[in-house]
Amino acid sequence: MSKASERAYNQIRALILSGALPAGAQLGEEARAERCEVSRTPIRDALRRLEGELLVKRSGTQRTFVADWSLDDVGDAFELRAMLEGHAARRAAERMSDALLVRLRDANRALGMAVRANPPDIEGFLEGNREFHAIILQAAASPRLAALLGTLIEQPVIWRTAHHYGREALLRSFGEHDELLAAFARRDGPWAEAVMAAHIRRAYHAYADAHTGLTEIDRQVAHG
Amino acid sequence: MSKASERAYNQIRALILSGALPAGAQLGEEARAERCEVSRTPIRDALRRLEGELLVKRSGTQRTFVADWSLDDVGDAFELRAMLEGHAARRAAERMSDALLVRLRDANRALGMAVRANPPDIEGFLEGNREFHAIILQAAASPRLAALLGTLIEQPVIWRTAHHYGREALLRSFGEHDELLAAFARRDGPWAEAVMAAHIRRAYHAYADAHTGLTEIDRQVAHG
DNA sequence: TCAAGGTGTATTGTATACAAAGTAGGCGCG
DNA sequence: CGCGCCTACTTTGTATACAATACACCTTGA
Repeated sequence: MSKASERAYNQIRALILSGALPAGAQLGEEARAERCEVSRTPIRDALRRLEGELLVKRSGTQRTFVADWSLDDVGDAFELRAMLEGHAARRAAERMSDALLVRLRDANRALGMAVRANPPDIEGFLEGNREFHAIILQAAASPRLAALLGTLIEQPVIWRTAHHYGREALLRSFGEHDELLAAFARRDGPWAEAVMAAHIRRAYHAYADAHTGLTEIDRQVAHG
Repeated sequence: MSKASERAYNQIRALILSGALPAGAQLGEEARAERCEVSRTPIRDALRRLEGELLVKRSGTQRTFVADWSLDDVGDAFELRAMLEGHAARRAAERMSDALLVRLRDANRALGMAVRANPPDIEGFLEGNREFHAIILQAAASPRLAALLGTLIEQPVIWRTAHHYGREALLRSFGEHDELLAAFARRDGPWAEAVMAAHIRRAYHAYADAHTGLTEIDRQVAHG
């Protein structure tokens, strides 16, 4: 997507994910346009995209608001992700090329280094993680699956969670990736699927543990 | 979505699904706008929506084309549908209310009448089928799952396939719905999931049998 | 003849003006 | 005092003009 649209999208998205725009807040096109210093046209594009990702919702009369993600919603998203990424892992294992396997190893090596840094390099971890999952999706060779997961992987509050991870949680993620690599090396689809599903579900519970009962506080903090 | 956008969306969509716009054809915004008698703005909205459904694809430079669905692509879509609708059926069974169960029964009764009409009422069958699956999706109570399936259920060539069904194939679909109803009545999630997955997979093979080796001819026919 | 570069045309991106629809607040009537 | 309607204002939808970009074709030089 081109410059203005992309910028508007990224900006609004960041505002939502960071909590600067609280759940339920109305997103007036005009107001956003002024803030972004672009016209309403690219803003509208951006809002449509965000609507597709369920980061914003529309009222019956087409007014747009920041969507609120209850713990249930997040659970739903993780459940779907576990299923779809598990499926992706199985397909990937069945189709894995040596070249992609090498790239996966490299990505996880980088991730491992980020985790072992002192203090742990969270951004490096996230980047390595993103890369790792992206390569798997590529190996799965299903554009449609990629499209579906695209609306799920970049979830709202999720990525922020990693910042609360301790080193041991990061190491566990790293270790699970290693097990995935083993499954891929053997081209064992069911193994890969099971490990991936477990990987995602563990991440969910880490999230849930950190947030249960805290969503209200989170929201208040977001309000500033 | 409002009038002009909606009209543009439906029109372009119909042209693609009917084959009037052949796979690979470029969709110039200007040209479409003239044909639809609206401006480019609603056309752009419509194209974005269709892009989300993978009915159109964009070149690296943002030009839009009618996507071509290979048999593999269709297989992919069915595979994902089987997984996601199976999941939906399980959730639905676990959450089924008596009221929705009644509506499901009614929908399937209507479907059954359409099938037994002479000649079979295909449009009635499709409408009943749509209604049936929609109610299940509603009972599953996962907006995100609904959003994902929304991009899968209204597939290109699929619905046309039903027109080639014989009465016995239609009756089999009807019977599978009945078995789903039994699973829902017992609130047996795994049963519902298994039946639904089988239901979708059978539909896929009916499609594949009808189209294997015929895609090229199909395309030529579409070209007129 | 082929390659590289440039120019004209086609297509998409963005801005802006205006139209339509919706929302809220006040006013009058019962 | 409450209900409903009507008006003023807000917000989104659509059209259109203009800018930026991409593509195809053609020229030119080796």
